[in-house]
Amino acid sequence: MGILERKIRQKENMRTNILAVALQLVKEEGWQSLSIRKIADAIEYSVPVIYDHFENKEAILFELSMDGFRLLDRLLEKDKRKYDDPEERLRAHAETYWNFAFKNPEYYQLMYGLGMPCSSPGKAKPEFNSFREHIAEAIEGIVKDNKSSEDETCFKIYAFWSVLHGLISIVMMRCSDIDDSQMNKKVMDDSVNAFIKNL
Amino acid sequence: MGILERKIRQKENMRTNILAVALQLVKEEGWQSLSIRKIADAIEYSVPVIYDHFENKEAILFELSMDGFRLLDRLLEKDKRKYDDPEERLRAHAETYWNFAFKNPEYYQLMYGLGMPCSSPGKAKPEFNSFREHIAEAIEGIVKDNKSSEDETCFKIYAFWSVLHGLISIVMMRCSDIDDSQMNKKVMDDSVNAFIKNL
DNA sequence: TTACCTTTGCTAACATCGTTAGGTAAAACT
DNA sequence: AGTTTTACCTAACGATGTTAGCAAAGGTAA
Repeated sequence: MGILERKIRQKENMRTNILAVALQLVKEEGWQSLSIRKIADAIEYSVPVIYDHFENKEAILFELSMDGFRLLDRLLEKDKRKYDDPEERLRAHAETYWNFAFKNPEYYQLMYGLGMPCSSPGKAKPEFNSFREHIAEAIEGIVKDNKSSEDETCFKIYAFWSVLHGLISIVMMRCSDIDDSQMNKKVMDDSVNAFIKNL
Repeated sequence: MGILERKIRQKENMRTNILAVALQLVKEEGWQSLSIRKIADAIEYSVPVIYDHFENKEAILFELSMDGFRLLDRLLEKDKRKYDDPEERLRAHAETYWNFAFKNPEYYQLMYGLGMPCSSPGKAKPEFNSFREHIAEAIEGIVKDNKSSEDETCFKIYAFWSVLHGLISIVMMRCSDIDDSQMNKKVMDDSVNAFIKNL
């Protein structure tokens, strides 16, 4: 229906349009039911034009996940500018990560492969470790007075990330029987507190 | 008399055969490439007979995940019989959970939805919370002398589970840059130690 | 103008998927 | 015997990701 009308409304960057539409569809119906044909329908072009801009469906998901990493990274950078004290900054990072996950569950699931195509096990994502690097900086700042070995510090970084990611996963997949999101956040806060106290 | 029983047995055999073959295929080629037709091929029957035993593909995956939960549960029960001291038992549970995940990654991924079809988001699986209940028992045993509130205890249970699940996820998805599985396990041990010390 | 060539977008197909309708022939029952 | 029930199959439907091949449009050069 839209093919003729479309020619009047001009194109503008088709690539970003495809991504925007794909994200929209994912938000509406979940990434599981995202299909090339639906995207084509939504941008009012035929199917093959999508393959002029993306190698395949996985490339679209990949690009979307990169957008997610970039968005998260921007938020973490803001924390960094706001807080000088490493402990405060670490707390802020945790909060930011948590909020990001629940305000953008589609992104989070795509980024960390929580219930989707096996697109995520991507080694070639540099942004992948952005969060780890941010908390690493903060943790090293807290810990630098102690005489922690390099390994110990590295371990702590993963441990911290794990608590957050694990809790988010469990809550997101409704494994938790705690319905109250306030409560869930409190579990997170408690864990962060215990972690910091133990540094 | 025996005829009817034989028929039931045969039907049961077919069902378990389908599940066994499905699991085998999953181990060989991963979740993403499991298909009804491949299963039919492997059991040397035509496609529709599978639908005589399972409502749909998701039901097969669901049943497989239940097998996973049952297997894990058996291992945790063994821990329970072996260790009376709640702290020792909690450590054993953590080790068991960790080993289960890496010895049966297909099961773990299916059970906790780590990179697959969105089949997992808990559909009234009673076995789903088996692990939580086991560690709950141990943690309550450790904590019962303290004057911890019920909420606090509940939080700690989720926190403990989160560390484990989060770390397993991160390692399984290769987000971690630690290659050495010994090292990864040490992160887990450290986290468990820190957690128990803080109880 | 005419002849070419590149771009742009389409239709139509291929192979695979989950799923189901409908048929056949043997087995079981009466 | 005749009737029903079981066991199983072929063939299809609709949806998927992906690609081959064509047609028109626009620019360039003679």
